[in-house]
Amino acid sequence: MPRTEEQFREMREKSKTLIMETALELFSNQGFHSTSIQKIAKEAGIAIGLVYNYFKSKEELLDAIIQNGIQEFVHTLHSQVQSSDVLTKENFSKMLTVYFGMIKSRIKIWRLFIKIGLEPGVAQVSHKHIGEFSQHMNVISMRYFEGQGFDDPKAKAAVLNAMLHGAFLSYILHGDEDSFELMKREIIEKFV
Amino acid sequence: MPRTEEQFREMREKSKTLIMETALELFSNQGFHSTSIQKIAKEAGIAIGLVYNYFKSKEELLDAIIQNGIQEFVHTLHSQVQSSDVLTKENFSKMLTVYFGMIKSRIKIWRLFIKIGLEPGVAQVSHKHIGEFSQHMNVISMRYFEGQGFDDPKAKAAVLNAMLHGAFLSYILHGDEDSFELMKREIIEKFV
Amino acid sequence: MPRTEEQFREMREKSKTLIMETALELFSNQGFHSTSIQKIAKEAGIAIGLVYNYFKSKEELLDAIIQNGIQEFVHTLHSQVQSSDVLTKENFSKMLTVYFGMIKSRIKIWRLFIKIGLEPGVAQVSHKHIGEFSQHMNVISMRYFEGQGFDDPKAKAAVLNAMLHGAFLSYILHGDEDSFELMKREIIEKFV
Amino acid sequence: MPRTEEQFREMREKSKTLIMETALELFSNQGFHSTSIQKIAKEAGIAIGLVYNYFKSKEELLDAIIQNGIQEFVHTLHSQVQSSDVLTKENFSKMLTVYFGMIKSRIKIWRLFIKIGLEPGVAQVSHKHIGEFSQHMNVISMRYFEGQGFDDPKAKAAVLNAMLHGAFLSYILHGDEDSFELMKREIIEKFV
DNA sequence: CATGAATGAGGTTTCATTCAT
DNA sequence: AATGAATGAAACCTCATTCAT
Repeated sequence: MPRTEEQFREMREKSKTLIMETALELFSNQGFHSTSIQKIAKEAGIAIGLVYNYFKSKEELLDAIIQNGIQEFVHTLHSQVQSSDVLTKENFSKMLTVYFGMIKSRIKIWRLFIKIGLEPGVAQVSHKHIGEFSQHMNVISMRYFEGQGFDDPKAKAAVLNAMLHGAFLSYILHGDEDSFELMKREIIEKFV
Repeated sequence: MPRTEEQFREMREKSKTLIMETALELFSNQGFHSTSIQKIAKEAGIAIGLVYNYFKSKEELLDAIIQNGIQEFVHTLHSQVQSSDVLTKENFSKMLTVYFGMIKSRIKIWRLFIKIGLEPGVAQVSHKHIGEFSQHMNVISMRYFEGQGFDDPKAKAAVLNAMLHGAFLSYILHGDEDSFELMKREIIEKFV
Repeated sequence: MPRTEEQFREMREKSKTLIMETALELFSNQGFHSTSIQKIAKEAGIAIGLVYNYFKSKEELLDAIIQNGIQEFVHTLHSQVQSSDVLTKENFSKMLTVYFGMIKSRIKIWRLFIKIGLEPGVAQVSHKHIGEFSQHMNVISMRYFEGQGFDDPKAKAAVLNAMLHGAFLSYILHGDEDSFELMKREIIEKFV
Repeated sequence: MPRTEEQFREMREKSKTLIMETALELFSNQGFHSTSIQKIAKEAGIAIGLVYNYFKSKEELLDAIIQNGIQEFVHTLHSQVQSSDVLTKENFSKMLTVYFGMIKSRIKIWRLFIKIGLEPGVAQVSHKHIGEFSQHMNVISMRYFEGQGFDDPKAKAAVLNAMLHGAFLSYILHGDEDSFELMKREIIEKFV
């Protein structure tokens, strides 16, 4: 008797997740180009061919990981923050807190975001997704500053954006949690 | 009539510089792995072999570029700022201004710094140089904050570092000069 | 209530036929190497493993298709033409007509015959079958020419063979039914 | 001192020719798919990578071989036959003789023509070239039949085409030179 | 000093085949 | 009898590096 459809679905889900998690780990640490499919397969304890059962190419694997990361982030943000057209100070503060929390807890995917963001020629689909996502976050900030009556909301958003990038990049480069927390406080204090 | 030693030296210097500049351009735009020696040679209008006359390997070429960039930066800083054990406010302000100016005028090398900084496994020597340089800049800031009697100079230095990274990363990612200038003003105002 | 032996036999027959027909379609159109087992299974709407329940390997599947085609052809010829050691003019004419008719109605298997015939290194068993079959047809022609008192029957058989090949190949390459019919008339007129 | 441009040109020419000839030999005997680049390189006594110095892909190598074959054929035909808008009987007879001679002396490329002609999905560029060439030959025949006042020149051209294909295919499949010569005589007698 | 043809290890990808259910 | 996830050998292709001139 063959396995049931449900059993097959579970097997697929398990393998796909394993591949994506292993690949994220390696892409994030060693970079996309320095990570061979062979390395991924070995690390995951599977055969090379299995990767290609689930992803048409290495680039598509990367893209799936990036998309998944963005989706997870958006989902968490939505579930934690009361979404409204005009963000209140409390909501914005909450949002920034969640944002910092997500970076800390999912540092691997964020390091990957930055890496891909810096390499326009490679993985163009992923690159586009990250760009759109970054754009989206910027728009939210701007709307908040407008709603709160700040002067020159665009400039404020740009500065906020830069400070977030900075906090994040320092954290990634040096892994210094203290300065990360410092920046979080600085940012919330300054903009809320 | 054979060439003089001086003429040979000049030829060497010219070729070496041409290779390094072309490689920097390509490494910075397309990434280290996506840039083949063939591309560099073609772009520079020289033979592949010539690259190996001056650099033992692709990694060594990268390393030479990085070291050269750091040296140039240090040299400019030294020539523009009165070095002293206790930096004055004016000196520090000047230093930050020079720092921002150098990033803007030499964006390619800085993009490369960040890229390599994010990829610990690759180009280990370059990675080490960048780390040491970053460390060095941090020490200067800390000494300044100490000298000026700021409380918690280490934290201040961390925040400054993060803000510099942020200004810089935003500039690289979005090429937004306005927000770059904004951040410069923010930073100088805040720390001087 | 368990299935009867007869029911099982029918299921097997049905699956086997489905696989062979789907494979013939794809082998004939896209070539043996360009047709993967995955494609065949997908096209037939069955699981990959099922193919291997009936055929030990891809080559054996091809071989079964070829043998089946030859058998079908021989069987039709026998059932339509009065077999006798000395073929009459009428019988030979009938045979050629049937021959042309079979090519037209089963073009897929004939295209496959030609393709395999041209590739000695691959599918050696199939290749051998086709060779023997071709030989067999040649012997029949020769015997006919001998029986009819033609001079140099071997040469005549060779020319007939070439003309048949030509009519057939043109039909396959250009799908031109008109010239196919023309050649049929030419051949029958010339040799009967 | 580097080699002169002329020396380099010769080296390239030699290698390219060697690769194309070796590949033709193998493609023609074993088929395109059954011939790996590794086999070609080994047979030619060169490294795999060298093939890719001259041809972007395996398909492009095939295409170059096909185009080269067609060109050579057209060139020989032109150089041997007085070209004119209305072909005389003598010219046409000469053309057919040259045609048969070329097939015999360059059987490898012709076997390849037929193989590729039968496989529409693969090597589409080559396939197109062969189709156009075949078309071109057909047009020449038709014009001849028109010029000579034959009735139904299109049908005549189709039959001639089929007979040529047949002579050729038999020769390739069975290597029987005698029947090839027979067909040549038959065809010239019938159409001239 | 300078050239670029040649090398081959190592990467990505395909696909015939197996096997647990 | 039937399923399809998993395997891994072998294909195609890239590119850092060498070397004869």
